[in-house]
Amino acid sequence: MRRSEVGHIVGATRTPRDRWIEEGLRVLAEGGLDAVRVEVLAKRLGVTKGGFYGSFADRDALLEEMLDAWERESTDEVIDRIEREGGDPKTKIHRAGVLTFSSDRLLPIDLAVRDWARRDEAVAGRLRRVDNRRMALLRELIGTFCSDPDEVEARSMLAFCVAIGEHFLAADHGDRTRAQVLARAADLLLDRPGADRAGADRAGADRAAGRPPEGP
Amino acid sequence: MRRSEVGHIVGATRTPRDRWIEEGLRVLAEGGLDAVRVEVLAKRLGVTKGGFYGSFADRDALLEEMLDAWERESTDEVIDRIEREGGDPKTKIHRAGVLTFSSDRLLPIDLAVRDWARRDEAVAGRLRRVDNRRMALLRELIGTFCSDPDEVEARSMLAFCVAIGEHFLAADHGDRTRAQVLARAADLLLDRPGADRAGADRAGADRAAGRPPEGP
DNA sequence: CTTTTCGTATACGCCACCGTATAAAATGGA
DNA sequence: TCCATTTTATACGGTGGCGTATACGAAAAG
Repeated sequence: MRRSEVGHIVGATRTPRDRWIEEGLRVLAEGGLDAVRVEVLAKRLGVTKGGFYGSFADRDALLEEMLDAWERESTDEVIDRIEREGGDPKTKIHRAGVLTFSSDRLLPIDLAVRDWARRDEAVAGRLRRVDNRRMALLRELIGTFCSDPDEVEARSMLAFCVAIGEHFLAADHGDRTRAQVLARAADLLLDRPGADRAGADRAGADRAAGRPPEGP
Repeated sequence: MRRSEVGHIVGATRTPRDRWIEEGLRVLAEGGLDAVRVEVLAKRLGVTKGGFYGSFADRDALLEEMLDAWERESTDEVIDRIEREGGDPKTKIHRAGVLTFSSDRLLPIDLAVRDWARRDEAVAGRLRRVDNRRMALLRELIGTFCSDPDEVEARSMLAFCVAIGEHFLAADHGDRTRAQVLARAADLLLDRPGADRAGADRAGADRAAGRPPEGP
């Protein structure tokens, strides 16, 4: 049974570690932690589990590496890219939001990890690292137009909670679409200069609300 | 192996349906959907699964009744009690929040159901009913001090998202405690008269600008 | 063209869980 | 007290998942 990669070296017939991890994250996103079964992944990759235990000690080892990959991908890679591409704080924060929460790939993984973290201390620790980096970014933007540090923290928390909570919330909004409500909420959080008021950048809120520009 | 209930009729030695449902919800709260196993519940109840299938057709029937119980308990019972005990809108909303989201019993069930709903349409439907009733309550309060309906909706959404999202968020807040940040966030959402802004109808502009329905 | 190496297929024992069948209590009533 | 109903314990077959052992086969090395 032959299989060949398209890129790179020709003869590679293996199923490298990365494939297992990648497929593991895909299944985690679709079905949650308990759906990640060695034999399920094997079937989806078109092989049997025979080779799995050559690359991983056991299922837990895979889960660990899945978390490594997720953590790297949702912090370092996002942040590196944001820093590299530059721009003003508002642009950066917007790009971070898009890269993380408008991604069909990262978003469902993120949500699954959050549920996982509620029952696993180690996962909770990783999530805390990731969330802290994201919160730092939010504080940075919001601090540019809001001077009270306590209010910056509160607004950052609200923004983060809505970015996540939105996907766990099932309510309707009458005539309005969810996107409209979110846009208005973003206005409240990001464009209202609190006490000192000012012209406010409206487009920024639109972006932060998660328009789908789907970057390069 | 004898066992007797304290309340009600004396001789009852059974393990009534309610016990299975109750224990099922407890396990759901602790370990998520996949932890709800018939034999696990039996062991926790100190019996074997023998009697289970006299009360329920199968595991799915139990899950269904667990959802019934949860739905009833987190809407009707909460709302009845709130209406019965009266008070001004702000008091009501606060009591609703406490009854639902500060309860060691209901909160973890709620979170587990939310994750469940992401993978089961029927559960998502139930959750929508529940969330819509809760949102209605939020609109009612916020509408008492905020006149712009779009802003009422946005604030309600923010309040709800933070009530849920808070429990999925792992970030720290420096010197501050989570409770302090939440209190400040509640101020922003619920205690700020939203000073009837000159800016007028923002959402109208959004709609005119042609926001895509079904947002990100 | 061998030989080594490595991923893989296959088969195995083990355990957890489902749902069924049946027999042994225990209860409530006659 | 004794019977009928209800509830439970126990045993069973089936499925799916884990991790191991072993043999096959294709690539890369000699």
